[in-house]
Amino acid sequence: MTERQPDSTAATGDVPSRKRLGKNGDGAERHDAIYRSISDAIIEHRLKPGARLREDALADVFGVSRTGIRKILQRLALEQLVTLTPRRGASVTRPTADEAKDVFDARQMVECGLMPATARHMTPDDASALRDMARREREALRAGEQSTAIKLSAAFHERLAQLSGNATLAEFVARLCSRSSLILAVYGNPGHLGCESHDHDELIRFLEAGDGERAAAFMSRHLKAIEASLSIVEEEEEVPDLQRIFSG
Amino acid sequence: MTERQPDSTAATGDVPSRKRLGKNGDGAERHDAIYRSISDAIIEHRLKPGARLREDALADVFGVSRTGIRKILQRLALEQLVTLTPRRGASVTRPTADEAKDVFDARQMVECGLMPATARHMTPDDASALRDMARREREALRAGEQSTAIKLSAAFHERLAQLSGNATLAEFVARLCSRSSLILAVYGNPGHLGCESHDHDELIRFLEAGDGERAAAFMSRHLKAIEASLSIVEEEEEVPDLQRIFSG
DNA sequence: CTGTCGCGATGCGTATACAATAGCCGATAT
DNA sequence: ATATCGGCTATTGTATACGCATCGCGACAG
Repeated sequence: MTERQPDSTAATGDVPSRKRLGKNGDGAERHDAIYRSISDAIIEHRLKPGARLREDALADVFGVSRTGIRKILQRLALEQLVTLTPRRGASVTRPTADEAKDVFDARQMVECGLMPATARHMTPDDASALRDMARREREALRAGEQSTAIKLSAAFHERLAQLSGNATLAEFVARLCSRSSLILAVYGNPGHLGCESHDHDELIRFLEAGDGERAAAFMSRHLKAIEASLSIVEEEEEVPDLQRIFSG
Repeated sequence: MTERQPDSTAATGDVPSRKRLGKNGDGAERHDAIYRSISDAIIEHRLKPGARLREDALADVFGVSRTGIRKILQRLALEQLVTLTPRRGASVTRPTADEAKDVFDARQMVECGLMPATARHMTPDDASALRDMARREREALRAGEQSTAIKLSAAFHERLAQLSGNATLAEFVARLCSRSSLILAVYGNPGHLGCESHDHDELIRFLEAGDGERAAAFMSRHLKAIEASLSIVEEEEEVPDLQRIFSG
């Protein structure tokens, strides 16, 4: 690992050139960039649930040592995007049906509860920025770029929570959105993306009008619709219970 | 670091003797125990906000290398119990007034919102266990053991959230309770502990009766009372704005 | 006497090396 | 032919070593 990879376009494309990364300089920023690369890859379903993430491979790809990778992997594990099994390494988390229910219940409570505050704090600039995001999401969806659409949809919900002014809850919502993306990857029907095309625009309209109550009600329906579109079948993960299966 | 500290009573008192920690054995459990030791020390105000946590010192005290300590410190940082500044090391987080408001607003939303589900799921056993916790908390408070009382109070709220059945939200509440403990350490008035003596018993009564609505209302008042008991004065942390002060 | 520069020490950030474990494949015995 | 046992390899977990930044103190110049 003493030689540098001359091409830094290996992984996700946004590795910061090779700005004299001799020893330090942008160490922290670099790690953050790697974190975001992996996180994005998971959220965009470029890394599918169950995919193994070997430390050596990641260290090699990003040109840092395993130490840094481990740190990032642990952070991802704490956010429940990856699962760390004691001697088996890291893999992209495969949410269970129970977790999926918990996550969507939590989103119901928090995102809806945040709507009034968001409606209060929203400025015309915020509204137009949100509209732009919704538009880009629609375009991505139309162009068949699922990855982009998924990320934009999550970003939209995150932004909404940020506008409420409560940083703690906004961060929590961000976490829930990431996990929702994972849930969609496992239980979602292909082709039937989570958020309906014009739901987000409708939501913006309520918020713009300062009607937090109606926005909350709409958000509730919106989330229920997403959850209802999932096909949660539980996959029969555990021991197949041969007794029961072959009892005939 | 090759010799063992013969006295293991140095730090928090529950370092697990020196059970032949030759190389591995209970590595993961050990780290978890260390994590809990530090976490508890912070929550119980044995480590006060602003206290510096040097890696070498912790590594020495617990008899592991800095590597393990770093991992634990990062986990604590992600939970916002300690603050990691790039080259200055770790210190116990000192919450700002804004953060305090966010945390209590979040608790209002989530803890109150969880009450109906908790009321639905509560069994007589749960109720008696909760009563026991409340009793022990009262006793600790009466005996002047602030540390114990603080921890028990946080544990009570955490347990309530767990009973709701939503693991995701329960974990979030646990995090919020930890941070609340930190907030009490900074902004709380000495002697006037957060939770009033009999509030928790009252809450149990509502929940036992299955009256989630009333429990939520009571929880709301309860949290408001705690927040109101704080003296948030903002401490003038940032640059003291010498211009303004000496403008006369 | 004061302000600035330089030196030394402390402590974090990163990489590398070593050790242990779990899964896998092949060999052998029944 | 198959099942079981043993060794091997691959991969993680932990510790240690090294480099660099920052902070505090002292000396020297003005």
